[in-house]
Formats: sequence, structure tokens, C-alpha cells
Amino acid sequence: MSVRVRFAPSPTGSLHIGSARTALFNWLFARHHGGKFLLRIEDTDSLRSTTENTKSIFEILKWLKIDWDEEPVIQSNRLERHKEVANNLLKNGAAYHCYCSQEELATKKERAVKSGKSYQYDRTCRNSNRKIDGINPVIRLKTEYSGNTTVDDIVQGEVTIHNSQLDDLILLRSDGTPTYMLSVVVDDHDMEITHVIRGDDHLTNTFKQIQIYNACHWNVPKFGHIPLIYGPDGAKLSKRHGAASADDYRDLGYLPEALSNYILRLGWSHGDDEIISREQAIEWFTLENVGKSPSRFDTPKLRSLNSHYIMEASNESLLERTLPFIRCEISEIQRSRILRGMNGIKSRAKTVIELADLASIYIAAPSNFDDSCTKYSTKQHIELLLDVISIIESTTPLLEEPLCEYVKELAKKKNVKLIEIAQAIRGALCGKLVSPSVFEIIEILGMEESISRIKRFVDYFK
RNA sequence: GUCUCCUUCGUCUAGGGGUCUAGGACACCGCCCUCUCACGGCGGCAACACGGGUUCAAAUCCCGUAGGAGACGCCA
Repeated sequence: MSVRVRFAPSPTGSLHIGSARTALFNWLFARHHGGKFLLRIEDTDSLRSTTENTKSIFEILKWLKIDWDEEPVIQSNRLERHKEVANNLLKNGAAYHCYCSQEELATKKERAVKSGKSYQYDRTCRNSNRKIDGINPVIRLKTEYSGNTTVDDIVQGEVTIHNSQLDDLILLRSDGTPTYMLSVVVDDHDMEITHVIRGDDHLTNTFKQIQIYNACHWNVPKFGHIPLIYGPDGAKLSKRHGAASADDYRDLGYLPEALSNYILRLGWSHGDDEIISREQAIEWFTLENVGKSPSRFDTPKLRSLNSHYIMEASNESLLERTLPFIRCEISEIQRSRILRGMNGIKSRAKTVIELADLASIYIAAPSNFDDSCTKYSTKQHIELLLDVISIIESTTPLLEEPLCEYVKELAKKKNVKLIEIAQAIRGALCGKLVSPSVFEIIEILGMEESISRIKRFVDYFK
């Protein structure tokens, strides 16, 4: 039987980074086994689900290069099927109507908690077979309460619980809508899912779901529960930590290659390998290599990976990715300057935002000069800059190498260190003392623009 | 509270009884390169949660303890 897995997000927000990893693991598992990767949108919580969220989930998955086979299943379209299954269970005695009111149950629960006991539905209606007119009953499953249930989880290993831990879960609410527990089981069965790979917050749900599978006499799929991702402080990763969704990281200037490499290595490993291509990931991925312990999200490592993928990317593709982060319209000449300067800035940027920031030197003259520049604005520096202007004017073609040589000669002649001249030029060209090589910048900006920027600096500090 | 799971450098991890004076990566620190900052190169710091077993031998197996996490909804 060929592998069929699914990723089943609820469109109640943007895609959490942990969910993105679940999607990636499912996708890799499917591709590794030559199986199918399906999508199911669990939108039955109509209050919180939106089509915008669904759209953004599709988009971010595409951005991460996670593609799916077959049409996505929209869970809300399957209500009738879910009801049908619940009613069948009712008919053959595997489920029953429960008339207990929510108030009644809340009281019982409160009492249990107060006396320090764990709460479970007490099966009043199952035992009494009561029927109360004027109340819409829920449908509950008759769960097995003796013996054990064991899940042979691919990631977690064998996990066993006593059936006495389970209570008679609700299949259909009093308004006739199915619960999550029912819907997942029915959908996974109908979609012929062979392996359910999801976050380990679902591990205990699995035992309940197995009861539903058994009641329906359906085959139980294999399960793999992967650990969650936590923030640096060990708490569940959330907005509180700054960024928690894949969209957040995209907007922060991370490359999809870097993000997916990072989340792949979070909780999964292949020996000492760190940089892993998609092809290698598909070849190497197995659930057995997923660790059982939860892991913490570490932004510095993501940044390092991102810088690696920035270095690896072609200058053209980097330019395309940088453009959306540049606020203003840019001309053809600015565009070609950025492209020529890309080699110089890509090693200095860890995110695309930083790339855009560095690229600004090729877009416009500095709007102001950093305080640090004043150190290189003394009378002597100004004189040196005037000499540099002459050098620029007389260097044809205006190339980095000869320019550098001539300025070095100037430094020797004037008996100053090269750094004194270079930093003054840098301040003039960029408005700050950190940038790529100043001679490279001059070559790219050309004579006119370079001299104009230096003159502005000279005038400003004269 | 009940049930379930987890615990190797700060972080992600390698490790399947002897090859572990515990390896790699990120971060951090030093040095080199150097027109600044990066990149790159070289080097350094740094961990088997604790306590008992089993064994000739334990990071590796077993049992406790402590700490952490998750689940206990007419949410998904």
C-alpha cells in the first residue's frame, strides 16, 4: 500500500512555525516514500476560520516549496458525512444520546476539581438510558473502559494508557455539528491516510480517536507524533517571542531555503550534516530520526543558515528578492548598480532586509552623516578628499584596483595611514563608517556620482 | 490533581555497553587576513540533571528522585 499523508491546518491564523515543520515532515515523508501529500483545511470552527487565512496558508506553503497532490479537502464541506457516521454509530449501539446539560456537567467538574480529583464524564446517560424532552442531546461514543490501549508511535515508541483514562467523548454536539475528534477520524479514513504525522500535543487525543476507529471497524493508520517547538525560554513559541509564524520569518527577510533547512534540523538530524538540500532531505528523511525531546527556536542559528543561503544564491535572484524590501521605486541604473555591488554586500547581510539596507548606498547619496564620521572630517581629511577627487578624475577607466593603488600612493606621499583616507571616503559616500570596499563603491557609482558625494561631504564639514 | 512524554556544551544535535580524555554546528572569545564592517582561515571556552543498581566495563540498560513539557472542552 502506498503512503498517503496529510497536513491539516485550521485557518484560524497564519501558519505557526511548528505547523510549518509538521507540514515539511509530512511532505518529506511522502516524497521519500513516493507517496501522496494531501491538504485538509479544518475550518469547522466557523467563528475563527477565514478564507484569507486559508489563502495565506496556501501561499506560505508554496513559498516553502511544499506542494500538495490532489485537491485540498475542505472539512466544512463534509459535515453531512460526519453526521452520517455518528448516526450509524448510534444505530448500531456504539454511541448514545446524552441529555446532560452543560451547566450540570460544569458543576460536576467543579466539584471534582475542588476535591482534588480528575474529572471525567460519569456516563449518566449511558447507564440510565434516559431521554429528556425539549433538550437536544449530544451523541457520545461508548468508549471501552477496561483494559489498555497501546499506540506504536513511529516517533514516540510504544505508549500505553489505561482505558479508564478515557471518557465517553462527544461525537455530535447538541446543535448537530460534529466535533473535531469525529471529523479527523472520518476524514483521515475517507482520505485513506496511511500515516498521521502531527504535533505531539495530539498524542493523548490519539487514544480517543482509536476508540472511534474501532467502533467504526476501520483500520487504524500509523501515527508519528513530533515534538513541539518552543521559544528560547522553553515556553511554547508564540507571538510573545517576536515571531511565531512562517509569514513572520518571510517578512523578516529569511529565505525559504534557510527557514526550511532550519526547521528540518530542529528535532531531526542526519549525522553531522547541517546544510541539507531538498534532494538530500528527501533521500535521508525518516521519522525514526526525529528526536523525542522538544527543541527551542534559536534565531542566531537561523540567521547563520540564512547568510549561507544568501551567499549561495545568484546575484540576480538576490536582487529580485531584495526589491520588495526596498521602499522606493528604483531606476534601471540603480538596479544595475545594486547588481554589480551584490558581491560586496551579500557577505555582509544575514537577512534580505539587511541586504536591502546595504543596497541603499547604491540608490541615493546619504541623507545624513553619522556622528562617527566627524572623526574623519578634519581639515587634513578634507584636503585628502580633494586629492582623492583629482585621482578619481584622472583614473580611466575608473576601476577598483588602480584606484586603490593611487590612493595608497597618496597616503604614502602624505605620510598618513590608508585607513584615514578610506574612512573619510566611506563617510562621504555612505554617511557611515561601515560598508563594502570604498574603491569598489566608487567603481560602481562612477566618477560623477562619487565626486558629487565627496563634494557634499567636503561642503558639509568645511 | 490525574495520565503521558522528555532530560548530552548557552542553543540545535551526534552517540544503540568498550573506538568518549564525548564529535559537529550556531553563539561567544582570541589570533590571522584587512581601507571599515563582514566573509574566510586557524585556535579556544563549554555538556552526559541527580541518586542507586546491572556489568569486567554505562552517556548508552534498569529503578527511583528532581526538573520541564503536553493532554485532560458541546476548540481545533
